[in-house]
Amino acid sequence: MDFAKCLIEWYLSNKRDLPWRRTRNPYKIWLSEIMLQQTRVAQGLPYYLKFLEAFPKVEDLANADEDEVLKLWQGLGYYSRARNLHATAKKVAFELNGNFPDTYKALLKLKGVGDYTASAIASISFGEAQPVVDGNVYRVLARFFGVDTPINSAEGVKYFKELAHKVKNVEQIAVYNQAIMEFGATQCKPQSPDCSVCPLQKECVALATNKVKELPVKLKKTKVTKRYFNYIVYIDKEGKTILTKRTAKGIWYNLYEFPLIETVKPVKSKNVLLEDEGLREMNIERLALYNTKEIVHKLSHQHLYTKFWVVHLQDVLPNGIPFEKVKEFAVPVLVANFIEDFGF
DNA sequence: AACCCGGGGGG
DNA sequence: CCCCCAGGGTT
Repeated sequence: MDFAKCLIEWYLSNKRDLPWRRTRNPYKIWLSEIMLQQTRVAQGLPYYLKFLEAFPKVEDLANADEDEVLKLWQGLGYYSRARNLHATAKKVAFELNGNFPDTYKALLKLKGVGDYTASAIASISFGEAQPVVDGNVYRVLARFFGVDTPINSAEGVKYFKELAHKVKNVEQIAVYNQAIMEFGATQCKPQSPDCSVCPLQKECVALATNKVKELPVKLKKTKVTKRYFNYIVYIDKEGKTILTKRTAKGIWYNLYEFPLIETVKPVKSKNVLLEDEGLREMNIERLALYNTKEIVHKLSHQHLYTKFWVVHLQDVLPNGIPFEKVKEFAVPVLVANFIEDFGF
């Protein structure tokens, strides 16, 4: 049996029952594909269900405020996905009469839709013969065919896409695409796959040459930079606080947070903070460090050493936010954890 | 081509 | 501590 048919057969008896596998609706397929970018099924699944409940149709998503979309996305990370999701929903709903583009080429033009996602939607929803190439596919192809070209080099991207085209099953493209990804996720896993029960073991080059652990090959590692965050948690006479929207390029764009003072080195004394413009104008009753141990929030390429400073004010903030409203804002997990712990 | 963009889970 | 995850966008 050939590669593709073997995967399809394996899939039909080993697949997980996931909600987006019970539909071909392009809105639902699109939503699931965006959410699962660089995200495990277990993490994305509850968000998928939440979004479909809040926004059953693309028009519902299009008519929401971006703040609402980001709030629902809170905790899933890579927030540009949520912003692009909303922008694309508006395009589909208001410019395309609620109809998703139905070809790979047209899907590619949508914000947040790249080669993988366009292939997934085109094949699953519309039956177009486009093979998906995601992290799972790179691994399965690299191992089975013994390819050591780095998957994240320009050459590797091109080579694996062409290889994917050669080995795909055109007649059952939707099932085949999900089969190879599922196979990579649960059988041909990154670490310690059980090759003794693999249906492809007899023809797998990596297994025959003892290179399962070495493949796929991936270049470089991102270096981590350290940043020092000081969040100022104001509390005024009416028990109100301040949240600000992040408007600079970089992490957490368009999410909310407490007023932030970022420093090059850790702040040792509150005197440093008192020199800050924002604080100097305030009528401070007392200022205290909330977390005695620095909180280290780790992103893939940044470590954020964070201190929360609680500042009680003697007067009333002009645009203060009542405590009970704080939880309505989309905030990074780092800030959400504080809000939960502090007990707003 | 290199870098940026989150958060969580597993070894 | 490392790596990876149904990747895409920007420079």
